[in-house]
Amino acid sequence: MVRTDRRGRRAAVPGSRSGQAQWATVDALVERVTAWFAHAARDLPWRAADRTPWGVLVSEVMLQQTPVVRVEPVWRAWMERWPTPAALADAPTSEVLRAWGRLGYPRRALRLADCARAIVARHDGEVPSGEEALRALPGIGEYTAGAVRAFAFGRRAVVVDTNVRRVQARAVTGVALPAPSYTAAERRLAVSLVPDGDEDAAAWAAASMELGALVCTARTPRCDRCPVQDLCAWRLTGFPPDEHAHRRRTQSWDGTDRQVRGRVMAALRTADGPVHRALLADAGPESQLDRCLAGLVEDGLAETDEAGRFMLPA
DNA sequence: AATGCGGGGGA
DNA sequence: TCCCCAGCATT
Repeated sequence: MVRTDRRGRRAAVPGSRSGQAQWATVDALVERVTAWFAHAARDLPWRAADRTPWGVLVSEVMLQQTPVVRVEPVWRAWMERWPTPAALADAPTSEVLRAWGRLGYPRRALRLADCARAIVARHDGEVPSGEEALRALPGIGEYTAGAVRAFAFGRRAVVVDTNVRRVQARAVTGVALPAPSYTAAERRLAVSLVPDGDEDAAAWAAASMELGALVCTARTPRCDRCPVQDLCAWRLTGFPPDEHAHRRRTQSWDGTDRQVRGRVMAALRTADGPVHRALLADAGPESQLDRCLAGLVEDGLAETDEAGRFMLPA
């Protein structure tokens, strides 16, 4: 397996005592995790042999900050209803938001519909495979573009999600958890770990994510079942504790705008028609409710009729 | 670099 | 209860 950085030189791998790259170790890491994936991979519908690039893209957007178990049933229903970008492009926003259900962050659903329309308009209804074309689509950032390239097209891509960040933080850097926010150093390390060929790179992307999801988990890692336990820098140094534990602040939930917005959206999703503001009073205090309603309208998640009632956009 | 943005299930 | 989950867009 060959691996070079952009300048054709060996890139330094943090965590190695000498500061020099330890390519034998990196190659073993990549090869073993990839081999492990071959038998340990979950049987997920968007990985099926008959998968489509559109199905992969839809799954990736749904999986942005939402666990697999909650996405799976919604994805199945969604793909049955809107099997192509063209189908979703024609769907009413209200139906899109209802189908999205309680996955959370409903703005993702709006962007996914916008994405479908952009694919129809710019790419003749076919999901593009190019990095730049993918990144230009609504709701598609660096991670999702790479994931679609790797998983839908089998192309080389740097795919760094929360799982990959944690796996490389432990196995290579030797720390309990990555920093709260994604750093340039992490990205450089991730780039240096990606094998050169399309097939190897795509396999590494899937395998490293899966290892983080099933074995190298945030809460209770199952090191006894880890294929790289003997070369894990975190384990070899005695499992040092999380350095920035003190900075991880549990984001409050009770009483937040997010909670109120969520309640309003839940009410609008289940309502048959326009809803009077008075019927939304349960969602939160008056001034907060007004602010949230205005925000939802601003975001395109809600509309008002001539009587000032609220509803999902047509 | 920091924020805002949902919701739920397991530890 | 707390914590985390296949992030993105905006500032």
